[in-house]
Amino acid sequence: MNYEEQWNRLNEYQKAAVLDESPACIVNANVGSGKTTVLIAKILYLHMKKQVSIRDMAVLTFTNKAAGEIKERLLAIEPKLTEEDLAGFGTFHSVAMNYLRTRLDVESMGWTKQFLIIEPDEEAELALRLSKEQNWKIKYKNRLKKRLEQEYTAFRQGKTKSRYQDDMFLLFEALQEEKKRQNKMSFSDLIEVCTKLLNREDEQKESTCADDSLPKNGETDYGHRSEKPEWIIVDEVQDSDKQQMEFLTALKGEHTRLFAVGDPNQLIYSWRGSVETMFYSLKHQFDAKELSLPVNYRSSRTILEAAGRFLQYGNTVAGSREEGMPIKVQNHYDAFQEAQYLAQKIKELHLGGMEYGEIAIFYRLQSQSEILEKVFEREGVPYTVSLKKTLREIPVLDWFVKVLTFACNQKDRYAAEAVLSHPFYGEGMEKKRLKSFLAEPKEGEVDLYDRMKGFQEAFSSETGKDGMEIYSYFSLDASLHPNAASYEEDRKLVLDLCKRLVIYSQEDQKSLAKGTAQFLRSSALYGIQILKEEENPGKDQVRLMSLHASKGLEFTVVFIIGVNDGLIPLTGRSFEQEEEERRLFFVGMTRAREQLELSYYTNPGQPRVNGGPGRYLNMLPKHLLDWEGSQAPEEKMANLKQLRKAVRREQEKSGYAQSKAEAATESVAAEKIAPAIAGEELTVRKVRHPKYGIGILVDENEMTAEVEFEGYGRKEFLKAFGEIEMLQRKIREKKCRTQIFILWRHFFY
DNA sequence: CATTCGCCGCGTAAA
DNA sequence: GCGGCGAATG
Repeated sequence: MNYEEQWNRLNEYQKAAVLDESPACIVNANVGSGKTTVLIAKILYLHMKKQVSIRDMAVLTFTNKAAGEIKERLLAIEPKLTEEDLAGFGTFHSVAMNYLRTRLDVESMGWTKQFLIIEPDEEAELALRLSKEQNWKIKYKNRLKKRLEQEYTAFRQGKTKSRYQDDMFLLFEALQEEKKRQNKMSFSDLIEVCTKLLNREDEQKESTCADDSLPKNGETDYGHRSEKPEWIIVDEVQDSDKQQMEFLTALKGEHTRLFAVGDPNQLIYSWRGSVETMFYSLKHQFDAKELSLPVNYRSSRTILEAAGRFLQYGNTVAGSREEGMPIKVQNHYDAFQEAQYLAQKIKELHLGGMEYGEIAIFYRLQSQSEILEKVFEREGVPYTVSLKKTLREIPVLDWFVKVLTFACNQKDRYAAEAVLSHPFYGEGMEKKRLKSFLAEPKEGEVDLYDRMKGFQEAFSSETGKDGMEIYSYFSLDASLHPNAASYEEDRKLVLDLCKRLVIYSQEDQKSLAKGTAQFLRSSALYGIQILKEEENPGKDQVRLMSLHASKGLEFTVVFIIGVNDGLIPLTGRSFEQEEEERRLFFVGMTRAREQLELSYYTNPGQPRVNGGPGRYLNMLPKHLLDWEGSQAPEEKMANLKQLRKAVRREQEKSGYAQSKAEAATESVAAEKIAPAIAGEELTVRKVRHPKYGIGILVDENEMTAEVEFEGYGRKEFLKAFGEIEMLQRKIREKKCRTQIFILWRHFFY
């Protein structure tokens, strides 16, 4: 498709965004409104119609996948573009890296242009080593990686003490020095150093201009000089954190135009640092013009209307499609029963002509995928799980790497201890015996220990075949427990790593002993991406993923499983977290084009998860749902209780004529269902909502209020939102008569 | 060195 | 609402 064709397909909002040339512009892009299309059209427009060089653009994304997509679509139209032309296109990190490697004075900060990247696992390991060398007190070493990430921001901002009262901040300084010595930069170093150097350049330029009164475009050579881009274009801006925001500010020159696209309703990563108010602070900092892309092209009107219940109050998404099918709400006894149901249902869909790749299942926790995987495997439903694990996170490999570490470096007693004392893969020795053994290791006592000691010698000349020889050398079957459930998978993982060792050694023409030692020292170890299942994007497979991972994707049929309180939403500790859960559910629902099915368990079988339909299901408009029995039994009970109260009161006070039969049935029901309410005083609280009008408060707790509105049914609100106004006046019996009839009608409808 | 008490966080994940 | 870690006790 050429540029003109693409242009003609845009709607008026999209065209406005493409044409906008304000100094700063922020586009509020609704879900499914063609955000990426606009971004690409904008780049093409600037390039082809405005003669802006591709090299003068910085196009920033959060993931490599998004960056790749943009580059790919650009190359399809402009195949002549080289990698150098596209140096400004990429993730924040890769663009910062390119600036550091080509245009900035990194030497002044202690690195050289050939710096390498240090990955979080390797950095944590390095930190651990340093803290041992210096005898520093570091708490919670088992979550050191997380601590490094979390507390690094505080360190950069000049804080000097950790909240855990240990030597973390001494360690940070030593770590920075050590990274410079090794000429390595961490992910956050890339952005931090780049930001600092860009800012420093601006200062130098200013002072030079002032001293020599140079004309604005005076050509002066500072040795290192980076021209600011003409345009900065940012994707998914709602996900930026403070550091990325500072980078943006530093990268933006006086005449740089900024174009940022994002959706505040899809903010689901505030827990990893993105600033919740980013969208708005950006608008104010750069005095940005605000545009919007309101029209959703993806989902059916039913899906859109239901999902709309989870938008921040006041936001709306305009649909462009037909009504579509109702949203199915399905109850299952537990996750196992559900997995079997899904396997069956998906097979039926496939028989009906649906590709497996058009179907996705979303869940809140990674652990929920396991049961689906097992059942789908058995039932022959092809699937992929989108889950990348690092080596460290796979227990057997973490343990095996320690085996190799000690095998290559016998001074590392820490590694030997970890290997032998591992609760599952270790030797199962008593603590005392292990200690005395490690103090004076004797040959012939612990076989694995002897094997590790002999590794270097045994493989000093061998180049290796397929990795099996390493596996048998260590007699790993003894450690991996062939009868254990994890055995098959563990064995496969270990053999795979052994094979990589062989390949690595062969490539470097080294013996296995030397190759392994070098492999452990190199960052190759951390570079390995271990996929739980081989990802075959081309293959026709059902996609299983977390709600988070679903962002940015779309499918014809979507199942969101486990809409139970405590799972969706996950019980958070704050209102902000609850809001984020709502947005997460919104993101998940809006991935579906045609069909959406939501499920809940009667018996979730997990602590802190309630059985029965979650409150998010009750927030959905009933007329959009295909819910067996239309209401959950619990809800019927609650309704009935309220009704009993109201009706009884009415009858007593006003002498409302009622048939004896009716009265009899009702009193029986009342005795059975809610004997305690008989003598209760009736008070009805009214509530006002800007959209639904006046309603009756049905139920409330500290956080939420449930309200019944005529014509809309029941809605649940977070009190913290302030969307609903509690009318203080308590209404006595006579006045509430109308409302009682409304309640009555709704219940029997 | 063994026990006990109190605190932290659990889960989601990109570079 | 529990499990793991670390500091404090004898």
